[in-house]
Amino acid sequence: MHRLLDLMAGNGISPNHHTFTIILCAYAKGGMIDEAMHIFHQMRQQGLSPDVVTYAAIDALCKLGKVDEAMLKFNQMINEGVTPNIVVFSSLVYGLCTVGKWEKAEELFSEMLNQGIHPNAMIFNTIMCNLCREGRVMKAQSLVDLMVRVGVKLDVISYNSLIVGYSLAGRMKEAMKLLDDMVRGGLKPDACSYNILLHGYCRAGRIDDAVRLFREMLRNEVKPGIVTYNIVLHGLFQSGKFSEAKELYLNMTKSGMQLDIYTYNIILNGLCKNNCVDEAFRIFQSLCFKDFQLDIITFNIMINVLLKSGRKEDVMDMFTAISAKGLGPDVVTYRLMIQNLIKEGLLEESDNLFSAMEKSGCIPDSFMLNSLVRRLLHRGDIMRAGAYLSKIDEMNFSLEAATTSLLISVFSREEYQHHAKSLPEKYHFLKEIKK
DNA sequence: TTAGGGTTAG
Repeated sequence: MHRLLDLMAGNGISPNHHTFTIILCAYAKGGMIDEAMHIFHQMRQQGLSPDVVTYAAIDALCKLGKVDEAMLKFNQMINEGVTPNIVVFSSLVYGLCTVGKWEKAEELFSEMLNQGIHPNAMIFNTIMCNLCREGRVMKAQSLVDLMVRVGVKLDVISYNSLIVGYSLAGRMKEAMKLLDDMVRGGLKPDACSYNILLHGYCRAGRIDDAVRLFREMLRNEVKPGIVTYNIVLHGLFQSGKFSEAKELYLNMTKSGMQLDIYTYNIILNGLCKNNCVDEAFRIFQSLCFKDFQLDIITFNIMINVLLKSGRKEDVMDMFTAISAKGLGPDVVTYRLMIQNLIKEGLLEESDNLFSAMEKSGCIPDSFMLNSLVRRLLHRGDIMRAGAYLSKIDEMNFSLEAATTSLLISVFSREEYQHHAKSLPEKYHFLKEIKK
């Protein structure tokens, strides 16, 4: 796109405000923030004043999670006397909510109201959706009251956001009631509404209710999509309904439906968990043969089951295949591989793989470090466990309950007393706790 | 000129 500008310059055409805006927005939309900023500065150099539209850059920054930078741009905008509109406020509120800066989001929202900008359903939805995802459904519900007070009508997405909140909290009765409320409010629940509820039932282990709702969805002429089928398929496997799950999978295949990576990961995992490793392996190979774009989750599912069934060579092939497919191992892959090395007693190799992981830029998570500490403590390798414990501290993670109780039992055993002293100081108080 | 909701691995 820069070349386009060069081309114009070469032909003696100077880009106007509109040209710059289109290019900037295209960059911003594609997440190419540096390029967008470059256009932003170029506009200024040419004496064109970036207006509200130009601040699509703010939106791009928010989407990338660079909310502080977005706020700087916002303040700069105010200082230059540009009046922000609801789009800018929405972008910032979205950015602030997603990084958990709730107070700042609330402050900005109030500021918007004070400026006499009337909120729309979308900005409410942005806040409610994030609250619900965080499990703060009651706070989201209080926003519904505010919506009613200021005369903003809830739309399908408002309801769906709330349904997410109640479903996540396992409050399926209230979630289902919202479906009725929608209809009463003159809205038609869409496939997403049903998907959220189906997932809620499956998560709660209520597969029969999920299947019932799925039938109701069909009766109400809401067309299920691949996501719907994936949710139900996963639910059937999770609740141990193996033959029903397989039957559904076969029907999906036969009906010519376009299966996606989720479907395959669900079926591979389902087969693996039900001792059908060979069948899973065959499907995996046929996907590779068809050049279907797999993801790291596919590999993790396969590596996990191959490790459990002791197929070491297949594991190594699988690990190598990850990069051959243009992917990279993630924290789960490394954890599985390292756990296995520890299990085999190949401790130096496990250290090496951990270093390789860090070198590759893959950051260990709390789950990984806790489980490595436990495995090492079980083996009586207190020194190595101590090194990972220090990492947990460095990264400000906490010990899981299982890790703490294992530490207590290590301290209580005579033969480990000496080594236990080498653990980080902050854990020495555990010596006082009796098993 | 811009913006919100649903699925998979440990």
